Amino acid sequence: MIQVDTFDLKMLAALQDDGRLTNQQLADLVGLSASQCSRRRMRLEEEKVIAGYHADLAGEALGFELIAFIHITLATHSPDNAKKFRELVNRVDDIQEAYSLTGDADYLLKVMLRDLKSLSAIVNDVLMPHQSVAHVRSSIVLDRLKESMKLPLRALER
Amino acid sequence: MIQVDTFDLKMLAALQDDGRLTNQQLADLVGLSASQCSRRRMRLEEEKVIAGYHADLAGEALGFELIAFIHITLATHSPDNAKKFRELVNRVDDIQEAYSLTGDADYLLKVMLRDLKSLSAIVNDVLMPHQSVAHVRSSIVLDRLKESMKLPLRALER
DNA sequence: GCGTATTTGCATGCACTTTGCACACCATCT
DNA sequence: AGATGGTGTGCAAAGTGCATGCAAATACGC
Repeated sequence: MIQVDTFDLKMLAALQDDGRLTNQQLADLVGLSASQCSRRRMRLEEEKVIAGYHADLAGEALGFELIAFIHITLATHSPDNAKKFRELVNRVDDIQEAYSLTGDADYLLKVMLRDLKSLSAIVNDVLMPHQSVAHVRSSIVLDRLKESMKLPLRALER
Repeated sequence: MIQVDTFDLKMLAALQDDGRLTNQQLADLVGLSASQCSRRRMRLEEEKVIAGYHADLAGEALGFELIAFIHITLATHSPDNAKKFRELVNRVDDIQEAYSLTGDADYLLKVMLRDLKSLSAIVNDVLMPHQSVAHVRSSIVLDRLKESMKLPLRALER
């Protein structure tokens, strides 16, 4: 685990909020000079504490109005099935996130789609017929209470 | 839904990948001049197609090694309970994402934590005792197969 | 076709970034 | 104490990127 001091934490928190902050703005926020922020930011990028910067697009504005979570149970727990399923997940780019889980479902997928027809297509035409998949249960998101995309860095402060 | 042409889509895709691209880099990627990219980017920001830019922090590097999904069922479906639960979710900043869902669980939470003890604390000390909550089921993430954070913009082309 | 509106590239002044450099601070060893 | 090396800092200057005005080019309506 990498050495990160209070200045770094402040910078990380600020950049989590606004990934395009200039070094000068950062400097004003954390109380260092711009050059120092530049250097520290480079260090954090190089050490991969900052994995990258991404524009956050408004899905609704672009017509992606439907988010759904899909719980998947595999047919059998053979390595072969797991591998095939992984390939499926990576091939379908409507699948935004995929996790393997403890508990009664094997995998949890998050998909972002334009309409119910697309969800139906994914579930009935792509997932259900796939040989590795035994069981599919999908839930549609009714409301997004919270979607912070931010780590609770406050937990790291001392 | 907002008017977005091919240039915009290319820019959005590029900025999804790297939110700190300069206008000049953007220009080279999409085939416009830098000034034009600047103007278009400003437009996309103003029209909230670009909701923001965020640094993507490496959770593991900072000690957040545990991701879990928590399914919640509310005690009763009163508006009062829903409101109380919302407040709870917003207060606890270990809860990164929260959705209300169709299907057999009412809510799905995503938490990012430092260890199992923290998960236990959230589940047993915060969620379970809360008056609005009837049932809690948590699943730990074993593997992250995919975590793209990117919209499949290709669906919008042509 | 002709006029209007929009989009484009270029040029420019301004702001931001990055680098070298000198200095301050701290720990360690003699 | 004093010397030594490492790290972190601000400042200044040179390089780089950004935003805006402007004129040319393109698209659009009638």
